[in-house]
Amino acid sequence: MGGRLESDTERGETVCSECGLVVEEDEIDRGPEWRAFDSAEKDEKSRVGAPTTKMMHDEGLSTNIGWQDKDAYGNSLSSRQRQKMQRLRTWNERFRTRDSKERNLKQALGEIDRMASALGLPENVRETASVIYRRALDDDLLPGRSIEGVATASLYAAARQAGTPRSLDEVANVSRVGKDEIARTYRYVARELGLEIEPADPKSYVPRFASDLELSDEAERRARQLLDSAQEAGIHSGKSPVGLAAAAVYAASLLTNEKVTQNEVSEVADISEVTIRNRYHELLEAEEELQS
DNA sequence: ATGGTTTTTACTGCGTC
DNA sequence: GACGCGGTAAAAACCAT
Repeated sequence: MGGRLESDTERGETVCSECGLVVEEDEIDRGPEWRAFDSAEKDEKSRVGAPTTKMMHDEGLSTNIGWQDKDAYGNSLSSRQRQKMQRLRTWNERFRTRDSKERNLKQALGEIDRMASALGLPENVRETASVIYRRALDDDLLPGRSIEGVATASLYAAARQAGTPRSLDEVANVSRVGKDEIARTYRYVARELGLEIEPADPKSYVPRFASDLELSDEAERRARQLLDSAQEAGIHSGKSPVGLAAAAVYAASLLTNEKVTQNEVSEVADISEVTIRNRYHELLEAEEELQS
C-alpha cells in the first residue's frame, strides 16, 4: 500500500488511502434535506443520502498502540515496561470504545427524537425507544447494522409496545432507511432482546384514525365494538391490523350517520379502498352472526 | 426458490348530486 | 360530468416453508 491520496468523489473528500486521513472534505454537502413543502416532496427528500457514519466514529484517526513490544528504535522492552504498555493498551481500548458508544448513542437518540416528533409520538414512547436502543447497543447488536436502522426499529417497537403503533410505512416515511431494512432490523432486535411483540391490536389504531377524521366518541366506540365482534368470529388471522381498523372506522361512521368517504379513510389509514371494502363487509357479517 | 394468501392497482358500471 | 361506491381481474407484496 502506497498511501496515495485518493479523491472519493461520492463523498466529496480527498483521503489518504492508507491511513484514512481526510485532507479535504465537504466539498459537497451531502447531508439530508430536511425541509419539505408538501408530502410528495417529503417522500423524495427524506431519503437523500446515506447516513454519514463510517465504521469507526473517528474514521480511524484515534490513537493506536502497536502490539510489538519495541521502542521507537526497534529495541525490545524490559518486562516492566512491557507490563506498562499492556496496561496502556487496555485502557486506550476502553476509552475508545466507550466514547465511540457515546457518540453512537447521541446520534441515535437525536434521530429517534426527530422521527418521533414527525410521527407525533409522545414523550414516553421516545423514552422507551431510547431504552431499547441502549440495550441493543450494550448487547453488541449494532455491528453490521446502521445506526439509523436500529434507531428506527427501536422507535417502531416502542410505539407498538406503548399501544400507539405506527405502521411500517409510516415509520419508513420519516426514516432515512427503507422499510425492508427496518423490518429486518426490528425482527432481529426484537428476537435478540426478547421483546414481547404481540401482533398489533387493530383497536389501537382506532383513536388516531377517528380523531383525524373528526368523528364522534360514539363512532369510535362503535368501531371498537365492531372489532371485538370480529375477534370473536375469528376474522383476525393474517389480515393487516391497519386494514381492519380502517374498515371498522368506516363502518362505524356509517352506523352513526357521520358519513366519511372510503377515500378519506384510506388516506388517513394509508390503506387501499378495496381493502376497506372487503374488510368492512366481513365486519358487518360477523356482527350480524353474533346477534343470532 | 416456491406456493399460498393478502393487498394493491386499474378498470368498469351504477346511482346521485 | 364528477363523485362515491361496489365488484373484478391481474399484478405485486408478503409469509412460511
